[in-house]
Amino acid sequence: MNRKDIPRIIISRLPVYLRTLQRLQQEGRQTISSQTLGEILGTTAAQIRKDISQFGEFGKQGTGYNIPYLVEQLQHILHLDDIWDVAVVGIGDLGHALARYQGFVDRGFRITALFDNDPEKIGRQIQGLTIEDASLIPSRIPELGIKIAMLTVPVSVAQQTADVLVRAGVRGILNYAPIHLNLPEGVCIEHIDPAIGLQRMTYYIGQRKG
Amino acid sequence: MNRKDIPRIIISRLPVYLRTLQRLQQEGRQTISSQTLGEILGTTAAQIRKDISQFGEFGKQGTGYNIPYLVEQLQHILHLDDIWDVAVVGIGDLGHALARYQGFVDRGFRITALFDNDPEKIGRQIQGLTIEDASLIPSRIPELGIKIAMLTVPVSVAQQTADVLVRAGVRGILNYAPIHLNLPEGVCIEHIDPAIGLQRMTYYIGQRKG
DNA sequence: TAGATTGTTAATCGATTAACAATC
DNA sequence: TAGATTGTTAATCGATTAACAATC
Repeated sequence: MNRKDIPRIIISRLPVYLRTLQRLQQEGRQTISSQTLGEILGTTAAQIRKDISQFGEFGKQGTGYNIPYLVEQLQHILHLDDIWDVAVVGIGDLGHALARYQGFVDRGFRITALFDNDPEKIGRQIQGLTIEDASLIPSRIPELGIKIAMLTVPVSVAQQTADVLVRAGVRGILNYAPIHLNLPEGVCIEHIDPAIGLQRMTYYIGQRKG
Repeated sequence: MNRKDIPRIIISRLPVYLRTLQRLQQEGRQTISSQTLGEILGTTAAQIRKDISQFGEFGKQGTGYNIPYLVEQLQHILHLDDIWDVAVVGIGDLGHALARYQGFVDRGFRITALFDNDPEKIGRQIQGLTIEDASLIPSRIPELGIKIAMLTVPVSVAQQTADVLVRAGVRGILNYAPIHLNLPEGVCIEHIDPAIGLQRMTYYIGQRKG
């Protein structure tokens, strides 16, 4: 099971499956077929089976997939067995909202460090966590063993801040700054930009009238 | 130029091109080749040329693309000639942060309505905009001619709120609730979920040691 | 002109889908 | 057993890439 062999697009769908399966599990459901899961997710049964089968035989003919078991397997595949520590860098409105968000723990993440360079903000607390000076990133990130950061700084300093984070040992960055970051190979990057999402829709919605 | 003919994946890349071109334009740059743009974006020159050529001949052999002209063309293709009015539904921390965010106007959007169902929040102001009762969505959305909404409500009410929005005339929803929404054909939907982004990276980062 | 770069074609590569034997 | 559903194969479909004539 060489991880290199599995297409990136399949990996990108696994968290979506996991999210839905966890919800179904919380609702007390025990099993689900690829057919039904496909209907819930707006995708095809064949694709779900193909995706899951890359990692083993987790289903059972006639009954489908056992939900708690598949959740466990997906969590293991995605390395979510343990909770990951995450830093938030840039405590503006958005960084603040992320720091206060309660929904990460159930998904495998815990925010354990906050950084900003504004003296007004440094030392303040959010959810019991103290905002630290961004200049301490090079020492604090390795100290805390943090491998993942959410980047919510202005565009003007996003690339350089990302570089600092990578040098400090960060291996994955969830980038909220509306700019493409160029990072060394081996560093994972995901971009979140609401305006991009909106612009992907306006093409189809059309101008005023559609 | 039947819009149906253009692959969705190409459309999804145009806003990313536009974002970078607008930044280069602000920096005063006049022209760019597909080669250079590809390097900035971490993609290939061939793909950029192929994508752009779906809509016309916007480049010039020997010199590349005129940036202001290409920006204008992309804006037109994506129906960003005029500013779109957008509603934010659910004014928690995240909705609040979106309402205060200054970066939308330059990208073609303006937040013109805020909704929540919490009596504590209704009537309060953010950036000069009053939070309105969510029960008024069916009348206010058509009144204001709003076609796009950002949905930042809890998972438990996300689907039903989306249904209400669609019935009120919304044609595109940027969904921040961590659940897949099932909507009628013709309604655009984009999902933003930071935990999904993080989980797409942990597969590659590996457990503790990589 | 010489060099650079586009738009496009054809070839390659990769992803999705349909179908079905296996089997719970 | 009969019905349901998986995992997988082969066929189809679609996207990316390489290459180059056209041309600025």
